[in-house]
Amino acid sequence: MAFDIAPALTAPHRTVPRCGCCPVSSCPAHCAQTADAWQDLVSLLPPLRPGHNNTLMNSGDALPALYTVRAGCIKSYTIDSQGNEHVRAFFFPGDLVGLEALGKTYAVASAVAVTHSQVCAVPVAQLLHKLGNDPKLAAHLLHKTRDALELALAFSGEYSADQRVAAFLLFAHARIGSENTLLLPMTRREIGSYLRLATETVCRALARFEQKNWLACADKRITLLNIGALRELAEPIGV
Amino acid sequence: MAFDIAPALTAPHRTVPRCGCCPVSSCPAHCAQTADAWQDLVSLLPPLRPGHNNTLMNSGDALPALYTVRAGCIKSYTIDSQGNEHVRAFFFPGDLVGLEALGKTYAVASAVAVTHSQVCAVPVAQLLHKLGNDPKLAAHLLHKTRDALELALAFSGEYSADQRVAAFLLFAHARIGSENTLLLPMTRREIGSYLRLATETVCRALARFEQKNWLACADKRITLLNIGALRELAEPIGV
DNA sequence: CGGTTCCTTGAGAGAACTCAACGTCGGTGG
DNA sequence: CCACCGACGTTGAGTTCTCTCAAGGAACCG
Repeated sequence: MAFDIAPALTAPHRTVPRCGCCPVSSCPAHCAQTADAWQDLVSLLPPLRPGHNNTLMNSGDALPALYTVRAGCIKSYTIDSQGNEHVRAFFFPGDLVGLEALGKTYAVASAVAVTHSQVCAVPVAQLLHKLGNDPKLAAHLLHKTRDALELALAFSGEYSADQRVAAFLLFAHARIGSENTLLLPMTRREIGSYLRLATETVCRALARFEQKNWLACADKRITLLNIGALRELAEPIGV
Repeated sequence: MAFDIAPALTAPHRTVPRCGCCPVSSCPAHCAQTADAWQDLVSLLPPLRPGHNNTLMNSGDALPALYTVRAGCIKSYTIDSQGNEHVRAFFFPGDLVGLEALGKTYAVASAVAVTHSQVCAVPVAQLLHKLGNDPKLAAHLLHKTRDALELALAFSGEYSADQRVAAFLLFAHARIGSENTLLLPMTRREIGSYLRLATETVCRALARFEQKNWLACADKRITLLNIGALRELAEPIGV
């Protein structure tokens, strides 16, 4: 990701600029085919700080807008009756947050920033209205939803802890990694929740990989040393 | 499901009739809003027999058509490198098979009938083309995909075997059950594969429910005796 | 600095898995 | 008609993988 969020975070945000020339190449607003449609809909929000004080959407609330991620990382999650958080998805630049609730009355999950993030809001009512006139926009949304479905299905399989963690690393590397390093924005607990593993199990999987010299692990900075081995292990998941 | 598949199965199928008045209420062809669009696209296929000789789609192959289920039950699955089948989804009347590959070059999963089934084919190329002119069709497809995504996310959570099985029973009951009985079309092994549980674990969960008098289990015919208790157990999954 | 959260490692517990055996059912063919 | 076969369902016994509980160190922040 060549885009640097730092200037956006430090700059004052008195006005909310239009988001018509998004620097993130995978962002819909950047796409030549859909840029026109999005330009009228999308508005950049002030930088989003991590933590649950600043939720992007709330399970059960009405969902007035979808959100496109320009920079950073967003997670969506549900809270069960015992108060435990279940991470449902991570969203990286170019992803759309809230698709699983599009067209529903209420959001089915909550969402917050994992790290300092920058998102654009897309009003749902206007989006749904525009859908009718803009075939390319409809196709784009359909593809985004389909991709999310495919990812959810891939990770929902029956795999070992090591396979899950390997697949997650490869997935994150493909989205936000460079060459052979990967700076994980989320905590081990959040990874575990997403992969349905205890925090300690994630740690131990990483420790095993490190012992095999498949990677070097310095807190959240992961250096991938043997991507082939990880890929072979994670092959059944195929992310 | 009031629709009876028997006549369709026994009737000769020399011609491939149009599917303009689908008896399945959740089928787009049945829906007044989208019926016109579907009528031109959809064609009824000959009855589908269970078993892997008669696959509806094949992982890696081109996917020329989507399929709407009129009657019966379809499963989609992947085969890992060790030859193990992983069931990804069950499709009941009204469901669309192949959505997770729509717009992709190749199918990412295979699909076969679980029981004798009746499906309609929807040519992908024509569907995608028509999408541009028909906002309601686009919205309909988007909703179907969104529903599939929501279901996948719900079942992908971190839950106990009993919770999974309870949620699955309620899910199946909502789709193909009557009053308080449920005739499961699939085997315990297929349920286990879908829920990421061993066959024996599914059996034991059912045995535990039976012991608590929550249900009576006669092979594939399940009589639900305490839906409230099952629902309370499965609540976190919320299907 | 204290306090908090996160990461890591060890030890024990428990849930689900594997392996095995057996009964049932439906299809097939002698 | 019945013996045989394979697939399915069920139950028991032992194993294993992951979780829970616990503790200590590191990083971060007010």
